[in-house]
Amino acid sequence: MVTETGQARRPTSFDVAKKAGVSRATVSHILNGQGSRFPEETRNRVLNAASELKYQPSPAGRALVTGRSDVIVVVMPNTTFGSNLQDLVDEVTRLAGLHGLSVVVRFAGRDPAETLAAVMNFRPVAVVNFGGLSRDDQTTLAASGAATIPSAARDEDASGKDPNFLIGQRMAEELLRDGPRPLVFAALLDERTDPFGPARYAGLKAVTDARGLPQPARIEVPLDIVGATLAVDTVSVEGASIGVACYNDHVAIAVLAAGRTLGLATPEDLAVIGVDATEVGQLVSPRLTTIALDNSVLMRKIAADLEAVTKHKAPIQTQDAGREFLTVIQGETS
Amino acid sequence: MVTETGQARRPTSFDVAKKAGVSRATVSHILNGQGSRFPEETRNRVLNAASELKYQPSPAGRALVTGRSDVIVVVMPNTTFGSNLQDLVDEVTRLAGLHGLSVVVRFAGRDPAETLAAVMNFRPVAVVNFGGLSRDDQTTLAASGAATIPSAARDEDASGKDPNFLIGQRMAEELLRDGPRPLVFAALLDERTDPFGPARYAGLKAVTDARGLPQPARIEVPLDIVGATLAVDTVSVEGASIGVACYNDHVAIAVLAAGRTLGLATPEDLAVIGVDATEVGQLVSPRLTTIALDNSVLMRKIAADLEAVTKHKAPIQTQDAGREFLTVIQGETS
DNA sequence: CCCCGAACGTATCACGTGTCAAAATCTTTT
DNA sequence: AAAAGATTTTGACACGTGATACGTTCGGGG
Repeated sequence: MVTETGQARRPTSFDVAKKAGVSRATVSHILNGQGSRFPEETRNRVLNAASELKYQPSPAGRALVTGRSDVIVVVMPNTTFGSNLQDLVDEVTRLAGLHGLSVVVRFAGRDPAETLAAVMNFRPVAVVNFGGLSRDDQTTLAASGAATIPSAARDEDASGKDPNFLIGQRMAEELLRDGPRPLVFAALLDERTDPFGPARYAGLKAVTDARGLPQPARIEVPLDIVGATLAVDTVSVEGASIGVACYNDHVAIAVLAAGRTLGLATPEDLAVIGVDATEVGQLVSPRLTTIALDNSVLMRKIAADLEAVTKHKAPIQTQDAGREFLTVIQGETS
Repeated sequence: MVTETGQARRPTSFDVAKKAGVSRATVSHILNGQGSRFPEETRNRVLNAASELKYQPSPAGRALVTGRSDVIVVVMPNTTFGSNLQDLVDEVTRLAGLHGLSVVVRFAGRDPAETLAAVMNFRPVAVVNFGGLSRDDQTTLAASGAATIPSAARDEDASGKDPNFLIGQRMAEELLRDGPRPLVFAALLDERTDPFGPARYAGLKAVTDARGLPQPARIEVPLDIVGATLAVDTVSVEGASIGVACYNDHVAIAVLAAGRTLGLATPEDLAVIGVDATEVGQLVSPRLTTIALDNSVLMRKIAADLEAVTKHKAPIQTQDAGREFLTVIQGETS
């Protein structure tokens, strides 16, 4: 029953076995690392046959028998996707490739349950969570056999602090550098759909509390001039100066635009700080003061976790304990 | 051989069959639309059993037997990923969900062959190409049974023109609105890795040719102030005015920043136009003149193609023939 | 009464793989 | 030379599904 029409059938492990003159089981063993038990001569025969046939194991076949697909799902918040996260994804893809894994990117949609279901449907070997999966989701995932990476970096780093809390703290310190002033937290979105906002706000608040200042206000700043102006107008006080800690650089740019419209001088009346150190933020005038996040630390953590997961070992303790993962880029807006 | 430890086994179609008191084959038939042959009573019994057990067919099992996974791969250029594309991906995800398909996002990496291999490895039912897959890649994909979507929108729309060519034309027309001036095309990247650049440049050139102007220069503008200034300095002429058509809004912002550094007045000495109508572009000062792309047209095309693919019918001819898919947003930079 | 077709349901194969237990072969020891 | 051990190889099963082709039942027409 040969199908004359249509695309050529991909070679299977059976084809490799036939060409190498061994059984399919032998091929499978050798191609999956258990090959040390075989004499070099046999191993080479199989390896050569496989590469000559350009044999690629069927993902479906593997997934069916192992109950797990060779896939890593990267879950991203559907908030602005800066080049920051882009680079991170590229790097994860590269790393995963080293372990023979494919990477799938999934944006966390409006419905968290749907996102979780979609992720679980892939039966991934691991899930890289850049935001969008709650802690509950992670335990559900763990129960289904998929490790969440970075193992806890989004919740607490080596020093036991949530990185986003630290970001909030640093933003507050920077905004209060030249003396006390009321602080405002400028979010982009509804709090429920913002994975990082609450922790950052907490960081801000920790600083104002410590210094006996009133607790920061919170506004939602849409990325258009009219909406942003309205939002900023809510918190700007006649003749007084305020410091606005923004969700990211884009929000900061919106706040600055609003300030221009409202005739506020920067940084005197309106000090602004962003997060992400976007390229655009350094190209606008005035140049943005912003927080640069050191992805390399996070990336090393991810790499280590990934290594651990694929090797079925416990996550390695990273050595980045005291390392600063965030830097203030001093612009002209604070 | 019951595994006491570990997660609960997911229900299989066999479990559904048992609960409904029928055979597994019946379940398969009814759950795959071939159920019209069965009396309503049986059908309901199976359907209820399936929903009570929260039965989800195993993707691996399906993929193995059908030779195709219920997946749509969205290939994105690894250039800046604006909210533009983000929305598009969200919409594709929603649409695919309606057909019971999952969406996988893949960024086109440095190595096109590797990207293609990764995409083919998923054996997707269709591939949505937002840039990064060459025409050759598409035919390879087609040979493997995966349709490329939008079927030809990236190459020619209903009027037979490449959209990117049209974008180039419009940019030129806008920049030459107030009289002739030398034009420059500001790319972000190396031309080989830029999926849209060449066609846009061709659009520019078509206009300058038609008007008897010198052909546009081409510069690569990195997104930092020093690099951008160097690049712009290359093409700025003492006392004369130039018009710069940019790859996207971010590049336009970089060109503007360079112009400020070089002491060029905008739009008199340096007119700039971007593409994408980014939110940030409308928040900076001066407000960017830019080209807004109407995703709804592209999206309808994708939706139609998707429908066609899942229904195994030929792509429907969309009715958007004469519709403008791009709009100039008049800012303060041209 | 017999046969037939329609209606309904199911046994069975095929997909490609990983792995266990057992078989086959080779090597060493008694 | 036979037994015991070590090394190398393989047969066979399981994974969960879609679909083809085949059975079974039942009512009715010849």
